[in-house]
Amino acid sequence: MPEGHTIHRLARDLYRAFGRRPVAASTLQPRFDGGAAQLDGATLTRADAHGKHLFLTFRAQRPADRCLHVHLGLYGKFPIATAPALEPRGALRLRLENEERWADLRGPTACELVSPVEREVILARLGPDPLRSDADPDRAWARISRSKVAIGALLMSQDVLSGIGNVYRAEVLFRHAINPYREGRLLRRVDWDAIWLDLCVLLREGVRAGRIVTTRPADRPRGRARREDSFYVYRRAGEPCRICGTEIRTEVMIGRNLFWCPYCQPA
DNA sequence: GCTAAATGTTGAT
DNA sequence: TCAACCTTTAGCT
Repeated sequence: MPEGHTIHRLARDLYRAFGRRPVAASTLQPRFDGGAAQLDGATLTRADAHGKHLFLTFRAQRPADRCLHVHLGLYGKFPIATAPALEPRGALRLRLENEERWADLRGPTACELVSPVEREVILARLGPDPLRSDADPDRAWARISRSKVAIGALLMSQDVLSGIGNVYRAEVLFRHAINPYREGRLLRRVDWDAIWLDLCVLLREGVRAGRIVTTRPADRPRGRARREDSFYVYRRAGEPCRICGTEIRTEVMIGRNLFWCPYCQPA
């Protein structure tokens, strides 16, 4: 289940597994029959991620290059495995396969072939992505610094900045002692600069590790690393804050469960 | 075995 | 604000 780091890692891994040579494509879902047929036998020439959106560019024999747009949504998966492939089964949206590897896409919000123009329309909606070298954090600041919307909601808005989801939103606000309900326009520039820099570091570490870890080593219990020690506040409602011991609070903000420490992140 | 919730987005009300 | 999309898993019985 994906925030931006998952998609960037997926783009990298798909290109390593399938890039630069023909790939077999198939589906068990009639709605994607046409799409899979167009990709079958094509060569993957590019895989890139913008926020939570994945674009796979294929060079086909005819009539022109095809671009596959994938968004995993909340529970989409696209795991890559080593041959031999298992029998295709269930709600399989797309299988990519070559001699060595196979990957099954299941449960995505989006899986569609798009034209260059359609791709640009999608990209135009997205704010800067901390994982991209071409990202301009000033674009996000221009929106945030004028907004009466809570920073906890702004961080989740993919048109303000892209790639951040519910875990990174909660965790980065904790790391900077920012109350999630503070209006964007009341944020200080130095706070935004620090948040952006931190997101760049955290997301890059997420790509490397393949999972989200936001706690500093000194703030984790000693001993063997456990998944539940990876976060300061996410999904820790009612548990004691790792820094001050205050009970972590939770409330729904823009339809998602928000978590924060009322002492470390005062209003 | 069943239910609810989950790192997300869109479109209708 | 809510349902829908669609799959997996954690936490119950």
